[in-house]
Amino acid sequence: MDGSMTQLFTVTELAGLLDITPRAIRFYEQKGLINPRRAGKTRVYTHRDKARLQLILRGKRLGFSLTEIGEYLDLYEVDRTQTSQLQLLQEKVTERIELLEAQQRDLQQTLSELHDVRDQVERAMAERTPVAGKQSGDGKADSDAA
DNA sequence: ATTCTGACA
DNA sequence: TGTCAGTA
Repeated sequence: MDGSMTQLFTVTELAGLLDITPRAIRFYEQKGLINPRRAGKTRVYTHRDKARLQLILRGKRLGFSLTEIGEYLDLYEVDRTQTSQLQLLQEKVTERIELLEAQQRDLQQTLSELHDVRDQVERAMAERTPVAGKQSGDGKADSDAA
C-alpha cells in the first residue's frame, strides 16, 4: 500500500506549521540536515521533510548542535533497524544529562555562596542600624565625642 | 507577490 | 539566523 501521504508544502507553509522562519529551514538544508526535492528551483517539502524538521527542532530544544542532530538523522537512512541510531541517541542523551547536571551543581554552588554573602550583609546591616532607616546621620558620633 | 542565492551583521 | 539585494 502507499502509506506515504502525498501532501506537499512550500517553505512558507512548512515554516508556518512548525513556527519557524523559511530562512531557518533553508539554513538547515544548507547545513545538510534536510534535502527537499525541487520543482525547478523552488523547494517542495514532503511529510518526510516535515518529520525531519520536527526532529531537528526537538534536538535543538534539548540542546544538541545541528551537527549532532545531523549525525543522528543520517543513521536513519542507513541502518534500517535503527540500532546504531538508538545507540548514538543513548550516548548523546547521557552525555547531555551529565553536562546539565554538572552545570546544575555549579549553579547550586554559586547560589549558596550568594546566599551566604547576602546573609552576612544583612547581619552587618542589622548590627549597624538596629532601628531601620530612622536617623541617617552617623550613629558613632557620641563615641567619638569623648 | 514570492522564492532563491549570496553577502553581511 | 535576520535582513537586504538582485533575479526569475
